[in-house]
This record gives sequence, structure tokens and C-alpha cells, in this order.
Amino acid sequence: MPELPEVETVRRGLADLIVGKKVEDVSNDNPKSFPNPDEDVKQFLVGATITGVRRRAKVLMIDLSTAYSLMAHLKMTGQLVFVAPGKDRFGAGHPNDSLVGELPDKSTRVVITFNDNSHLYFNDQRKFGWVRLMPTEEIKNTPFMQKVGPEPLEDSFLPGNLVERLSRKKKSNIKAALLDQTVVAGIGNIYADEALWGAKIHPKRLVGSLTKQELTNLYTEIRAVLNLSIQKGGSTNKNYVNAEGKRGSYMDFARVFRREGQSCSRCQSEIQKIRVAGRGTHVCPHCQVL
DNA sequence: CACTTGACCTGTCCGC
DNA sequence: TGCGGACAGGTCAAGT
Repeated sequence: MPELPEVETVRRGLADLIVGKKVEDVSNDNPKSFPNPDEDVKQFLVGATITGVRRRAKVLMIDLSTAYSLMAHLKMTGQLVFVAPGKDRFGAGHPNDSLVGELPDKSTRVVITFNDNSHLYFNDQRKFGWVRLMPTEEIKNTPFMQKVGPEPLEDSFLPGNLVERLSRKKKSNIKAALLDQTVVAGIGNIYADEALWGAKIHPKRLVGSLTKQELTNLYTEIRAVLNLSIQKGGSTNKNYVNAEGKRGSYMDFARVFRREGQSCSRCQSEIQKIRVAGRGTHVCPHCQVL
């Protein structure tokens, strides 16, 4: 999915675009993408005003005036795209920014119509993602929110927190540990590879073998990579777009992800693609030794 | 309990 | 061109 930087970019876009709008109509034809019964949608979403947009880990929460929230998880291919009535969402002069054509399209799972005739589309090619309504106060009690790890970009997240969180995963490889949302929230396949390259740690290294210095470097790299990506509007590999349907540019700055066959910017060795924790994984065999 | 693997879906790309 | 298989940014459940 969309990892932390992508979800945060969508959150910021939606906060600017839909807060204050009133929901007039909702349509969804895929129960898996939006499991709440129609009566809940009518009672708690239709007629509600958007009061805010929050993010925790890779989950978006669109808060409503009804004390309910519309939660969204984009998983691998989800998109939340806002379209204003009559606006050119392709962006004049930047035709390549956009990945989405006319909406709705065949990947559209949910359409929310606001009372000014603007629309919010939830598109999801692979149907892994979902939106669902829940009382705002209950979100923090869900199993996921109870066990998810700390937000890595919060000021309160310190190197010691990473060390402490990793301490119960000593026999796991570091890549799998970084992908585990109960260790730290929001890291996925792209930023795990990028941060490990930055810290010069091989993804197959066991957590228990990492030195304090390596863990400190990893902490620094995680924050640097996530912050840079937010600054670049996230990574568009295939499907990801922001709330205006536009791509992010982090992939232009990626050091290893999807750069197999190219030379490492630090040592000129050829970047390799291997398999770790069941995921395609990118490493510099010279900078990151096992 | 810690850790790994398969399943959930659709689409695309690559080799035969 | 067609077809089968592997793979794709995430997370669970079920397995060892």
C-alpha cells in the first residue's frame, strides 16, 4: 500500500479538500470494500458533515459530525480521489501527474457525493482495501489500534523506543521486523528497503545481531526516509495517487527500491533484488553485508 | 509465544 | 498471439 508517507499525503489533501463538506449521497456495490449495512450508512454518513481527517499507522479516519468516523485502509491498490465539479483535476500543464482518468471507473468501489456536487471516489483494483463506519470513540479500542506500534515521526519517538520495540523480535530478520506494524507503525516494503540501505544493514540480519550503533543509524534513516517521502508526495510505483489523483515523486529519489541492476550511489556496486520475509527486497551487496 | 507461509483479488509482464 | 506462472506498495489467519 500506500505506506505512511502516501497515507499522510492523502490525509493532508483530504483535510484541505473535504473538511466542512456535507455528505449528500453514498453508493457502494462491493460489500467487502464497505461492509456496513445500508441503514448505518443512511443514519451516520448521509447528512453528516466532515469535521476532520486523521491518520494512525496506514489507516485514515474521516471524522463526521455524527460522532462516527469513516475509516479507510488503502492496502495495496486503494485510492481516495476527490473531484470538484467542473474542475480540471489533471492539472493544467502537468498531464503526466495524473494516473486516473474519468471517475467512476471499473475499479471504483465507493462514491461519496457532497452537497456541492463534488465527489470522493474510493478506487481499489485488488479489493484488499476497505472503508468502514465506526463510532469515533471506539476506534482506539479496536484490536489493531490496541497493538499497533508508535508513530515513527512523532517527537516522542526516540531511538530507545525503537530498540525497546525490537527487543521482542530478536530471532526475526530486521526486514520482517520493520514490516511488523506492532513494532513501529507505517513502514512498508519501500521504506524498509530504503532505510536499511541508508543504515547499511542487510535485510536478512537477525534483530538480535544488530549493534546499538546500527540501531541508532536505522532510527535516523527511518525518520529521514519517511520525511523525505512526505516532502515528495509519496512514492508512485503503480497505483498510488494523492487526493487529487496525482502521483508522488519519491521514486525519483529512491536509492535501492526498484533499482535492481543499477549502481549503488555510495559504492557503484550493482543493486540486487532478493527475497526476504516473502517480499521482493532491494540491497546493495557491498554496503549491506550479511 | 515467536516466527513463517498462504490467502485475499485483479492486472501485468515475462518466458515458452 | 496465447497461455501459465510469478509478482505487485498490506495484513490476517493458520501453520510450524
